[in-house]
Amino acid sequence: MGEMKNTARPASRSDIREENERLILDCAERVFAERGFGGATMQEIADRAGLPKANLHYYFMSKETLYRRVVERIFTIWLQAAEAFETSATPQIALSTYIARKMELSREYRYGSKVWANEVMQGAPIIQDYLEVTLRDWTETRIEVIRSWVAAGQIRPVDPRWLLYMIWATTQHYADFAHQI
Amino acid sequence: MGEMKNTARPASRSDIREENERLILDCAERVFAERGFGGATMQEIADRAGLPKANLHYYFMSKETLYRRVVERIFTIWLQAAEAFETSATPQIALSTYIARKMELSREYRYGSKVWANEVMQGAPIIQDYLEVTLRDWTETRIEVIRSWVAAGQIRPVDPRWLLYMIWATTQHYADFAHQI
DNA sequence: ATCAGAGTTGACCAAGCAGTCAAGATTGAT
DNA sequence: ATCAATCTTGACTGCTTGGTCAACTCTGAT
Repeated sequence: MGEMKNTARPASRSDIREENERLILDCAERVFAERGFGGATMQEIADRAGLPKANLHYYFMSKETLYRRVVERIFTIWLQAAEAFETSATPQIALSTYIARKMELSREYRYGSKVWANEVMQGAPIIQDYLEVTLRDWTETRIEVIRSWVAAGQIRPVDPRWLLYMIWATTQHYADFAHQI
Repeated sequence: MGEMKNTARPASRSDIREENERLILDCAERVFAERGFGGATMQEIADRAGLPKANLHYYFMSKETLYRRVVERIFTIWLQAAEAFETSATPQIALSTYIARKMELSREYRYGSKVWANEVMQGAPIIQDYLEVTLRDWTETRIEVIRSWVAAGQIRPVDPRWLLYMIWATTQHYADFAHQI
């Protein structure tokens, strides 16, 4: 009933997959955030999406696959915030826009942020491999930029790694501990 | 074999309970930290303690009971770090000793710290009630102290709540993200 | 020596879990 | 109209889980 000018309609056949995957990912993100990987159940995710459980397994092979997709999604959004490092003229601008953007994202993708923080806190037991490649490359690039700033005398000499973690930790908290703060 | 001058021996009958409870709590703390509440299993805790699972249930009624005891234990240790607020002469000393002590504890009780952070991050689903009484009282007292400092012109005027959370968040991170940092 | 109460434990159970499957519904292309 | 591919779903399975229980051992007091 009422399928006319509504925003989200069935859409052309090929879109149905994309649409359902997004719905499932959204719900999964919330459930994983609230219950952790071990505590989350496929049934609860299915219920929240209003789909039968078997349907989840049609789109995602396993619980772990679904979890990985959730983490990878939030992670790529994360990375986009780091573009400031390349596009900014000065370190001051780069850092402040990066921090601002990241905090914005932490609020916007509150649940994803939780899932991510959780995973990292427990030593990234599930996405270890993914991290070791992608994150290391990313970090190395960033470190090079910071190092060049130091060399050019644009900022005080600090351990680039330390600076990055410091920024990351601070911004992260605004999202993670929202409940308390 | 070899039960003589070893450090930890069976001990007098009444100590056996205390000793086993501590052993179980220690192991539970690690497992809960590594797997989360949902992901942890009584079996793994039992294995790590070298006891049959049924024995855990002799000392702790349920998984939830055990979890609560773990959280409450780390929490009371946490609170002790805050004594600095009462015993210190000036705000500067109070804050710096508090921070120092808390970071020390974060390192010492690394696993408990993780469990605690996890619980809080997920909105304290299990220990809500406990928090609402104990933590609120604690926070209120601390806020009063900070407020009196502001009134006496000893520190710049800040929202006491904000200052507390800021300190808490910062120290917390050193423990939580040890894996990355 | 004996005995009550604390501590120990293997075997067991019902519930809930991730994952499977085969039968059916829907749809776009012909 | 028909047909193949995509999508949907209730019913199922094998396994793991938290929790129970009754039989057992151990120990300190009498």
